Amino acid sequence: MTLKKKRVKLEDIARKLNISIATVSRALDKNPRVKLSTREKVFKEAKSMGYMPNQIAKSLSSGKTNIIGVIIPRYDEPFFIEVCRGIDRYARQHNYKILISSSRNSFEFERENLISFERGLVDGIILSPTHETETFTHIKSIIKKGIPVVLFDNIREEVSGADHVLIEDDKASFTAVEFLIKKDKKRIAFIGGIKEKKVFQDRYKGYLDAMKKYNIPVYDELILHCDSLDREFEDAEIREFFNGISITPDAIFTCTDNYGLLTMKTLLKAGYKIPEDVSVIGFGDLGLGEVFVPSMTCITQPSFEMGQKVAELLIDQFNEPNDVNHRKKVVKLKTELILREST
Amino acid sequence: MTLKKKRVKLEDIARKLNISIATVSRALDKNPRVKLSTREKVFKEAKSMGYMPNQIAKSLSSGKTNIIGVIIPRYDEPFFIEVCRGIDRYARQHNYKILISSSRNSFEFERENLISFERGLVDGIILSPTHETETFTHIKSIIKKGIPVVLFDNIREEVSGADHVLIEDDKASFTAVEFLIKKDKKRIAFIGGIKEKKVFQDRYKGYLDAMKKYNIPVYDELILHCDSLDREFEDAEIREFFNGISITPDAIFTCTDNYGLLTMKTLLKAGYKIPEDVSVIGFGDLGLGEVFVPSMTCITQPSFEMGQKVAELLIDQFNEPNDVNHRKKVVKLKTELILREST
DNA sequence: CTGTTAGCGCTTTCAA
DNA sequence: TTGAAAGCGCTAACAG
Repeated sequence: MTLKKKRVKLEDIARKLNISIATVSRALDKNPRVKLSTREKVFKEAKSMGYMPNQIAKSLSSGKTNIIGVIIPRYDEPFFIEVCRGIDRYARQHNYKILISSSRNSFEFERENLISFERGLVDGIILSPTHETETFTHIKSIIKKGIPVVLFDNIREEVSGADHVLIEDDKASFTAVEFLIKKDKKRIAFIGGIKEKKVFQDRYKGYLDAMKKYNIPVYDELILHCDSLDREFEDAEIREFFNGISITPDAIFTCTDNYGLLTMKTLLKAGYKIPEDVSVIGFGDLGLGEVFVPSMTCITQPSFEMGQKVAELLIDQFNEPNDVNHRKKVVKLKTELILREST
Repeated sequence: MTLKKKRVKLEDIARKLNISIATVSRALDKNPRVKLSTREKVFKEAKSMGYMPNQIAKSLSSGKTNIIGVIIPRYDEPFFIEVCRGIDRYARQHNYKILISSSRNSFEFERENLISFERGLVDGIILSPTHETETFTHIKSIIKKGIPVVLFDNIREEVSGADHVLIEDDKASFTAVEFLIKKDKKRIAFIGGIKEKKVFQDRYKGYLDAMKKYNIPVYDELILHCDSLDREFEDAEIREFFNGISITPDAIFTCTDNYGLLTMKTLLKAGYKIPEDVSVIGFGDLGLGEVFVPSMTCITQPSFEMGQKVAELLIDQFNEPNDVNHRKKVVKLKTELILREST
């Protein structure tokens, strides 16, 4: 029968070795002020007793948890997962763990998550605002308390005191649309996401800019801003869109991979040939576009790198003098247009 | 200029109100032993001073962190993300947070992660073993220390003291293959994953069982166990497989969605018609199969529910008397065959 | 080089 | 109904 044994703690080692707790602590820290022979004794004993430091006690007394809180709008979006992977990779290399929360596309949840992180569990926070997030007082209040914050992706407003990482959304879509125009496309449709999101606004802007620059007529009918926040409704929304238009586009620029794929699916089922009848471009390049037949031309987004960059900025803040108020770095990452079969 | 103000703590409230820390603590806990008027005073003051409880201090003194550690083999696998979503959902409803680590398909990382969780940061652990995991002493040792553990998905061996959640892998693939057989398919290929993984062994078994039951010849040539642990190599592996076979299959059962999609892609590019020339079935049903043209027939796996179940079992353990040794629940979740265009 | 001691912020007996 | 005080396990300043 196994009794749930009490955990071994510093005190146990100290008593066993007839030395003080402080010495044990220092020895395990490899503090040079401890005699080597003592250190060795301590390590040996610690090992043989199965000592495991108590992270919580450490955190309480040191004031550091070595945990980074991450708040993303949703889990089931490969982009966010990739960013989290990047964060995690960089964080681990610097001895941090990450605690991920989803705000489920809701401003209220975002606030709640932030508040729960304010309870001292994390050393700093990485956040990607939801489309609902219009005010930033919740974030500013966190910053004012001296908790480092880095924002990424969907940034509507500069938040003084927080670093930002984003991609060049407008330029990326400009490039994509310009490419279509140079392929002599004349009726270029645009399928974007929910209007409230800054990233989608920027991608729309890039589209309009390109159309304007080359004097291509923009047909309102060929513009769709999807409202769906849930994958399962996107399909229907896109199908309806194509049902409702009277002009047949010869190219379609879409603002996510999923929109692009659903567009291709709808068109293929309707009997169109891609790219012969119509070209399609997606945005994100998170795996699926390459598998689809035909494979999809895409804007690539350096998602993993974005995560790494975000983590780097945060960890830098940890080590900075706390000039809490005037710090503010904005990093814009480059994108690329990957040509595949759909154009 | 904003000085990084010190956090408000119980003591501050107590002093302000001229009462003891204990009373403040109890009041905030809504302990009925505190006079209502006192409680109200305390709440009011706490709010006005912007008090936030310190989670770390709470944890140290209560011995509970309300954090669940989750270890998965990889992040970039929709199945695991779905499970994590399920865990997260259930956990949050019960006031737990989750801390996710990836073992990156490595036994060593799995062990390291486990050890780091042993440092008191989490109240319990949920783990899905890697394909490399052959011995379970690292897990058993955790259990022996009294830390609740629940395993899911890829379980090779019953670990005494840990609950298990899995799906009926063999039955699922049996059903799928049987379905193909009843559609009069004679040359049914099998594309599985890395042989070391129990789930793939079971899916292979289901295939063999069905073939045997109906006396369908099994051609070794039509069997592939993919080795790739990384998405980017799977494509090449599957293409090579089809290049190398001399018998043309009339149906293909694959053990993941991705294998299924890559198979369809390869076949379509080679000029085959699906399902006229050949049927394809995938496994997992995590979104993409529905978008592909033709849409893919799949085994559905209740991933989200699996996560919820796993979390439920763990949280149940928290509340159980600690008969550490003899607990062991095994839950097997049902699957379903979803018919789509590829068969 | 080592020990003593005072916290870290909160919970929880025990006493009043 | 409230308070005093011990303690959760560890760190770090100070003393020796």
